[in-house]
Order: sequence, then C-alpha cells, then structure tokens
Amino acid sequence: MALRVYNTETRRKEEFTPLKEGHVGMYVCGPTVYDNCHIGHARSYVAFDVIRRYLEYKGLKVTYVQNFTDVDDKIIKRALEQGVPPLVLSENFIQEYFKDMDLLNVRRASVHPKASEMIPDMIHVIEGLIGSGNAYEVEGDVYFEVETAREKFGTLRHQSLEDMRDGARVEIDTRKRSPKDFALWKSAKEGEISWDSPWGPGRPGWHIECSTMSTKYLGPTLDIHGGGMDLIFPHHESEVLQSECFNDRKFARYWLHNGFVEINSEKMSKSLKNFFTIKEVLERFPPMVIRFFLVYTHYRSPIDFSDVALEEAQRSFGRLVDLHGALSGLVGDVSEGVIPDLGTPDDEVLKLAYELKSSFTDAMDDDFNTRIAVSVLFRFDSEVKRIRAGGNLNGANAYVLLSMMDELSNILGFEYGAGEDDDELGGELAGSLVQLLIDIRREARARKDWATSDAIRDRLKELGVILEDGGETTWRMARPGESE
RNA sequence: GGAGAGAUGGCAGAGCGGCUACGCGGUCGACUGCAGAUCGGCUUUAUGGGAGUUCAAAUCUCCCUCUCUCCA
Repeated sequence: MALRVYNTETRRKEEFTPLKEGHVGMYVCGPTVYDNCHIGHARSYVAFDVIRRYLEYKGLKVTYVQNFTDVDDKIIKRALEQGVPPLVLSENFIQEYFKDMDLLNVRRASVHPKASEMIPDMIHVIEGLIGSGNAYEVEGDVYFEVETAREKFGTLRHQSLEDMRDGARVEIDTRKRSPKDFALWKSAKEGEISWDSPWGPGRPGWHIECSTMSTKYLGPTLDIHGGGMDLIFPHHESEVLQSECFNDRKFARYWLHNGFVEINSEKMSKSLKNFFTIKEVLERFPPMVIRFFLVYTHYRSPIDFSDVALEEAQRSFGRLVDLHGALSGLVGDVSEGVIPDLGTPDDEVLKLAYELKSSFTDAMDDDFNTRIAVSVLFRFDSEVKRIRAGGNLNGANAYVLLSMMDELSNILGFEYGAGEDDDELGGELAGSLVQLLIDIRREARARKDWATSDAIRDRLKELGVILEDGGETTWRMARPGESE
C-alpha cells in the first residue's frame, strides 16, 4: 500500500511521492532556545522523529533539517535578566535540548542550523526580497509587504487577506505600510546583540531563518514541512510568502502539523503558564513511558496531559516490556555471537509475524496512524499467549516474533531496555542478596511462617523490589509508584 | 467578526457507509496461605442533540449545542 499523508494545505490525505525519487527533503521547525523544552515540544519532535524513521524504513533517504532559533526577543530578554550573553544562554539550552531528546530516543536531524550562524545567508535573501519589490526598509527595519503577494496569502489557513482582523492580538505599528506586514530584519536597540547589514546593525526576524535554512539545505522546494499546529499562522504562512517570492517556486509540497498537548483541555504553552518541562516529567516517569504516551495518540489529535494519563501509559507500556522480556528469556543470549540452537520455527508463526508486519505498515501508511500501529504490538502479546497455551512457544518461534517485534518497535522508537533498572540495585552482589532473602523466605513459607514471609516481601517492596511467587519465586524492580 | 479542529463505552482513544478496534480500569471465577503474575467470563454492540439520504450511517448531507485553537 502506498503512503498517504494529510496535507494541511489541501486539507486531505494525499499519496506521498517525493520530488526526487527515493529521497525526501524534510524540514521541521525547532525550538527557540531561551528555556527548557516542555512536553508540547516533545510531542512535535517525537511525532516527526517517528515520521522520519518510517520514511527511512520504507527505504527512502531522508535529509532532515531542524533549526535552532538562537537569537530573538525572548532570548535577549532572558539573557539580560540573567546577565549572560544571549548566545551563551541559547547554547546552554541547545545542549539541554539534546539531552532531553536523547533520553526520549529522538534521533538527531541531518543538520541543526542555528540562526546566529546563518546571518549572511539571511541578509542575502532579504536583499533579494527588497530587489523583487516584496520588501521595504523603514528606519533600519525591513518588512515584507504582504500586499505584493496577496494571491499566496492564506493558502495554509484558507483565509483571505480581507478576513483578517488587524490588531486583534498585537498592537498596530504605524510605520508599516500595512499591519499585516512582518519583520525580516529588526534594527538593534542600544546595547543589544547585533550584526551589520545594509540597513544598519540589527538581527533577523523570526520567519526568515526557516526560509533561508530550508533553501540552503534542501533547495527551493522541499517535500515535507512540519511543525505544531500553532505555527501554521503566522510562521509557516510567512515562510511561504518569503520563500516563494525569493525562489519563485513552490515551497513545500506536503505540510504536516501535529496537534497540541493540552492540560484540562487547554493548550499547553509558556504564555498560559500551564506547562510541564520534559525534565520535570522525566523525574516522575521513565523516558520510554513518555514516548509511548506521545506515540499512543495519532499525531494530529490533541493529547490531554495528566499524571493519570501517564500512569495509564506506564501500565500499557509495561505490558510490552514484559512481553519483550519473556520472549528474550526464551530466545536466550544472542548478543555475543552465540547462536543458540533454537530449532526451526513453525510455518504458522512465520506467517503470523509477516501478517502482523503488514498490519503495522498498513496503519503507518495511513497518515502515520501510530495508535493502530501500537495496537499491532499488543497483538504480539495476545498471539504469544495463544501460542504458549497451545504449547508451541519454543525458542525458534519466540525468536521469530521477537525479531519482528523489535523491527516494528524501532520504527516507533521504542526500546525495552532489558535490565537497565536492575543496575540501580547495585549489580550482582545486590542480586545475590535478594536471592538470599528469597531462600530464607522459602524456608519460612515451608514452615507456614506467613508473618516472616510477608515481612520479607513487604520490606523488599519498600526498597523497590517486587517478589512474585510462582513455581519459583522471582523478583523484579518495582515500577515507579508501585512500591509506595 | 472570520477561519480551523473536535464531541465515540467507567477512562482513554481508533475506525470515517455494512465486519462487537486496541489499551487502561472495574468486577466475578480459576490458580495462590495471602498478594502479584497468568488464564477465562462480565462491564462492552458506545458513537453530543435533531432531521434527512441509504436496503444499511459513528461514518454522507443539513440544522443546533458545546469545547479547543488561530487572526502579524
């Protein structure tokens, strides 16, 4: 089945075909680095990370560009408050951004250009726009004149120039020819960070960096332009105007926008002060649970963020972790070149694995329907139970299912991190100590000394170790919240 | 004032003309000294309200109500 994606510009799902066969140029708007990123940012970057991974899975070569806005009003203001140079502040948050994204298993883009390093390129584009009559200078500022490209206006938001209400949100600047005109270059105030330009010292406007960077790294026309829905206007529309007037070519062929993360049905945002940073949430939940939470909803739908929802995600994801652990246990160690003799898998199981794979890719082909894709991973669980009930879950069959599960999980960026939690306990010695207590407890249980037996189990639970009696007593680390 | 997205079982969330999604929770039973894990049953034929099209609508059309988002 062919990949179909929902294009904001046409408001429908379209078959995706890259401009250059086998190669995709993709641009996603990155953060303005004046603070740590919140969960709303994480959603966008995780969503496009999954999209990028899936395109690559389908055999396409993806050039993925994501910018850092490291010069702007908010950064200058924050830097002034903290008494540090703006570029030092922004560089610090760029590093924090990468730390957060690494934990969430968001892969690096092919290129991460910074606005501050693209100044000459931006000046070149602004000069071009003045030359073509699309922009004008006023007292050291340069504005894009929207009226000169009115037929390109509103293509993403489907609203004409006349439908706009001027000054609805921002005060009208009378120096501009029209309130709708937006800044390409802003003159510097006394003491502000600035770069020389034909219009005097200043800094670039926000929108121009994305037009400049995408043209530089991906050419005049890119395949996919992505970002949060809140960027559609004014940011993405301004990019269209700038880029198409400068290059005289179609700018982006497919516009993909992710939905908001909400709290109590309201958009999570810095301005509403109802946000949680990624770091705050990471203190309470493992990174993979956060990623699962974000991927378990289709990227265009809103997600309501709450501890209850995260806890639910944790339980759901836990099922996949348990399944992965169980299958790995059956397969044994294949990591160090040891190839265990697993025998031959059943035809039925091989067929099942490929059937699950095609259900998964069908879902992803339909505008990256990750919710359905995850439900296919849960089908591994129910199928494994069924096969086990039939007594056919041997090593070879487990290996087939485990390999396929890993292959598909990787598209969503899920990692099941075997044994990672165990390290917290302090390695082998601690493991032996737990085993010692289990042995003592076994003797107590043999004497029907339930008080001692339960005391050992309860005390270990307080320490974060969960004992589970089966044929043999086994132990595992408690999940967050479980030992309280 | 305009534009966009949405309203689905206890919660969460897919489907977008016929096939009781998936997940979480709750509950009953099996197994357990108990708990957990596991297995089976039930909750679960739900789609904001109203009209229409159709043999058939959560899915298409129209009207209404409510929510969120955006307007340099």
